[in-house]
Amino acid sequence: MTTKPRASAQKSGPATTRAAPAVAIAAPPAHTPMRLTYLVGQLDRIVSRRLTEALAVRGLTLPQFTALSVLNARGRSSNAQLAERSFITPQSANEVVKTMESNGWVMREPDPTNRRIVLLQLTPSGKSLLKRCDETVDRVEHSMLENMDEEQAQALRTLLHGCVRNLRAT
Amino acid sequence: MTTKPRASAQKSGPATTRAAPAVAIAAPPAHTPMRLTYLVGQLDRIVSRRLTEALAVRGLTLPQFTALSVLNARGRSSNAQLAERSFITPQSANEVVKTMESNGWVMREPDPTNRRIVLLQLTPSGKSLLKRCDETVDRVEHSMLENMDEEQAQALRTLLHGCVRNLRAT
DNA sequence: CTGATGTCAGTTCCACTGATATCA
DNA sequence: CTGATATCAGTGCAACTGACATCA
Repeated sequence: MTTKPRASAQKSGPATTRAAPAVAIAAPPAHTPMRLTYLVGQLDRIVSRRLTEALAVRGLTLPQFTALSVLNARGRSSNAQLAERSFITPQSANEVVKTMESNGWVMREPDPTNRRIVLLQLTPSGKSLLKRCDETVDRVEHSMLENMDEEQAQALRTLLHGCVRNLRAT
Repeated sequence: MTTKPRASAQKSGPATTRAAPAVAIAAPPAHTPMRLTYLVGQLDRIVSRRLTEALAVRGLTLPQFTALSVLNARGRSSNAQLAERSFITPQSANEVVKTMESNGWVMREPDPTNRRIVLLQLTPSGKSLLKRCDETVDRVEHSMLENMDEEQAQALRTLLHGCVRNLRAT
């Protein structure tokens, strides 16, 4: 179940096998420039599929990997903080954390200053898992940036970050 | 139902209301540069939410809008083509098309050269709906590009397109 | 027969909303 | 009391896989 057929025929070869358009009718040159929102959506769809496949080999889901990354980058966090930083509801975050805890990847410990808050942090096991996954994800990211230089990658990072900030604010 | 609370408290104010970290503990400066794949995912999450909200007012879903856009840009297409261009399975595409047809937004007509193929195209009603939605989506896209010039927007478009091509090929 | 297409059916995943209890 | 937090519970949507019939 590591490889998913996706888009197009089930038992047939890869989607791109479609040699000819089958119907070579009046297809507008499609010079519509393509919306940015459309491109973002398409890219995310492909990236998500790739990451999901790659991470499945390591035994975790994409949301779990995201949570691990956030916890590693931001250090001990409450569930509410994790949720906010992952752009999901606290309920969804909690759901993800539950299974990660039972897998021994994260620890919960009560906040010393506020008994209502439970702080989450990676276990050594979680950290080493994340390390291995990072390498896997690096490969996907690297193939995404094929034939782009570091400057372009940085520009893309900056632009995306700018878009996120604009929409968060509004 | 036009505005969704999302991330953080349910009955409380906006998420950003969190004045202080509540727990001002050792939070690493988070100088981890942020993965591009992470940024893509986050941006898509926000964009999707915005578009879903905006389109709901017009009575359609984001997948439906995507299908309308693709059909408009590429002209008459088979369901298989629509699926491939939307990066979803033919089954998923068909599901979307079904409701769009019953709403009178798209027409099905048999391919004259191949009885097995059903060509899809927008109805006048579908076209005018798309037109109205495009304006709505333009506003979201515009706010996303706040304080970016046309050159930057074009650069982003090019970079995203490059990423998609790299991942499609691989 | 093979391969592509359309479509009915069931399933799964992931995020959502609702509601409740605890604590500062 | 208000507001933030955690978490149990149920819901919904949009993707998926499986299966099958039709046609070039």
